[in-house]
Amino acid sequence: MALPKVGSIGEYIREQRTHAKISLRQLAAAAGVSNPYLSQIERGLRKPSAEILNQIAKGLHISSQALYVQAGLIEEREPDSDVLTAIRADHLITERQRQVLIDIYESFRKENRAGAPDEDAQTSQKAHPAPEPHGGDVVSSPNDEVPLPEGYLAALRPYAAPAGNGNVTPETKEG
Amino acid sequence: MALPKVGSIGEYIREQRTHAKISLRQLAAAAGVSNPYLSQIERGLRKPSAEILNQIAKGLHISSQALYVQAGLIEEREPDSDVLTAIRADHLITERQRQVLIDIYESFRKENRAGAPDEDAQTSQKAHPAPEPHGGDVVSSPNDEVPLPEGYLAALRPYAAPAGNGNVTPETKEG
DNA sequence: CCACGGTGCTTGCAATTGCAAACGGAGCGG
DNA sequence: CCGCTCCGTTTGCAATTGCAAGCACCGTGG
Repeated sequence: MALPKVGSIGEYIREQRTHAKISLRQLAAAAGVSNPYLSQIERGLRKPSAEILNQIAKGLHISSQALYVQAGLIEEREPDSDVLTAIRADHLITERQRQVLIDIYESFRKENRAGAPDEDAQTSQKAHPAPEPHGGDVVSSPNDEVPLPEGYLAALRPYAAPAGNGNVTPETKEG
Repeated sequence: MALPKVGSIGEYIREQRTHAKISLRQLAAAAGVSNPYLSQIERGLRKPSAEILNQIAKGLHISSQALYVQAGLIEEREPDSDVLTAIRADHLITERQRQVLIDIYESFRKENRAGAPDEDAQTSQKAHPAPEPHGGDVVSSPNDEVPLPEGYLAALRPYAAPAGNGNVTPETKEG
């Protein structure tokens, strides 16, 4: 197995590195690995251990999990959104509340898709700075400037918690 | 580095294995690794690569990330709630929408704390080892049976989605 | 022209991973 | 008692990781 399909991870690292405008040696130093080894990793000649992978991620200032996913070491979570899986996994809210959150989130997503089909928006926001070739900044949908008064939760109250004690106002804390 | 602090991960694996009532050889076969190697891993004599770790996780039917965390390869997320971190990390929604989701989620949490310290609703969902010393059990909250018509989102729309297309149909429930 | 610092890549080599084979015990049936 | 099967462990060994040293190349400037 001298030629595993780890090319993907190598390409990804190189991509991130050149994207961050740092040299191979710089990243190697930042990650605490040797330059030649990093070179081999980037060209898919070596399969780095998780420890090395973790250090490289740190050196690149990206999430370790992103690298693990690229390396095929962990299954990619729902490409749709981590938010949904997190909500589904949460056990601190009731099933009903869970459903509310999921529906709201999905409505937001749908809303954004309809408003701005440029579903990218993913470029920055993560750790890597990413100087985009296409100068288009994050194209904000027009409804991003919505006033959004703090009463939006009150509107939700009669539906979410009609049972006597269900007070959802974030201001009135009588607890 | 013949004796790194990987004892933790080894102990963890052995704990999980014995807890699952399977023999070392069985797990080795299920994970696709050799029995002696697994033995050495469990006793901290060897530091398994991420690939092996991943297969062991599969064999144990636990999340790979749980093992990576134990191995110190990734940092543990907020124990409080993955939902908040996931929402904050999401880049497919606008900042405003993010804030709405966070507020709603927190209001749910507060609501639950005030009404009843319910924290079950969802048994297992994560491979959660850690036999809890405090046996605090569960109590269903009364407001869990709330009707919650599907119009709850419409109330939110004038604030969150004034852009004409607020099409919110909760039919898409695959959870 | 040739030294100097920069880039990435190739070459041996120590150390490690990961495995096949073999080892000592424990339990069961003949 | 002996054979059989299971358990976890120990022992060499091929293959691999990861590195120090050195290579070829490029741009600058003394």
